[in-house]
Amino acid sequence: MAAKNTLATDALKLDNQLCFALYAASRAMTAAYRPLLEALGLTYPQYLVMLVLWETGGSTVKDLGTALRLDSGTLSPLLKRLEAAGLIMRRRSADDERVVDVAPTEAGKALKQRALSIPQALACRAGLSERDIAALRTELHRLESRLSTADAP
Amino acid sequence: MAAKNTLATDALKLDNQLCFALYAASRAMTAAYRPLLEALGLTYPQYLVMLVLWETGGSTVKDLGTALRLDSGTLSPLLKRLEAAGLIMRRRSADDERVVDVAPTEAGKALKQRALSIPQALACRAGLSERDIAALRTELHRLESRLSTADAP
DNA sequence: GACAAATCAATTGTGCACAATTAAATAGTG
DNA sequence: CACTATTTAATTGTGCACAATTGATTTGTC
Repeated sequence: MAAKNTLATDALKLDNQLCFALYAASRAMTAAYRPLLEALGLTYPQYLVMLVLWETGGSTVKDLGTALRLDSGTLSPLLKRLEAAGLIMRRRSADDERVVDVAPTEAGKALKQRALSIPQALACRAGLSERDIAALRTELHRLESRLSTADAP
Repeated sequence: MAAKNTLATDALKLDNQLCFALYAASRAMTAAYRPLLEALGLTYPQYLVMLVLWETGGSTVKDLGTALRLDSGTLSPLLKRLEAAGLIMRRRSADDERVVDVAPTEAGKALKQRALSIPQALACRAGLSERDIAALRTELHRLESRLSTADAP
């Protein structure tokens, strides 16, 4: 019984927690991006939005939310700031007035050229090979997927 | 040249980014904890603070910040909320008036018993063995460590 | 065509993160 | 001792995250 309590207590130690390793690594990653993105005038979540828009050429608030796992409560003010910065345009869809289309402006598209070198710079900083990165990325995607599956209530 | 541009463009795709996998997995983890912690009246960062206090029996704002990689700008209001909830006590150290000591109250200590089952519940939800968890945790600690090393300016 | 249900974005409110500044206390140095 | 530099928390301000609500539009069903 004493042994069992010890085991359970060990499981509560901060450095034994996967959740904290994930939380700390994620914040360290964002912090590593910060100086590079600051040069582009972007925050990290804004950068993620621009990644989607560079890839798709244009999207909607809903589809951005699906891609980034963010809701309109987060995206609406963020997109307003990107619009104010002249990087994107927003307007209600003609087809369906509920939908808001989001597209990069010319300035927004042009910014992609200045972002091209960032992934390599970060990979270098992380000290990981292309192979290591791919492996870790796959494992994290699997973990996220498992954690996100809604349990039957 | 076209090939090189394509490679660089591929590196900017959202789902090829380690940073996004990390960001999404971390938020999914926090979301998975939320209903369990809500039952204890804690947010996720508050839970992390309590983990440290359960482990150490008491700490300081500075040492909490070191352990959790958070500064006083984040910790001060968070600790005020934990104090208001009756889970911790804060007071200036007698030895050094700059330092604020933080210790769990009896209610705060008692809460540990209700938290003991959480790590196992999450491990199950993540669908990972003890072994897998330890491996991923180690890799994330290494990644965080590499990302956090300040470059010579 | 009427109307109930569903979809989508925006808003409101709370709680982190983090930069920058402030203020108090201590440590270090001549 | 005087005086500067450092250490420590707290405060202020910005920008996410996310729950809950609101309001407009569309879809589905009769």
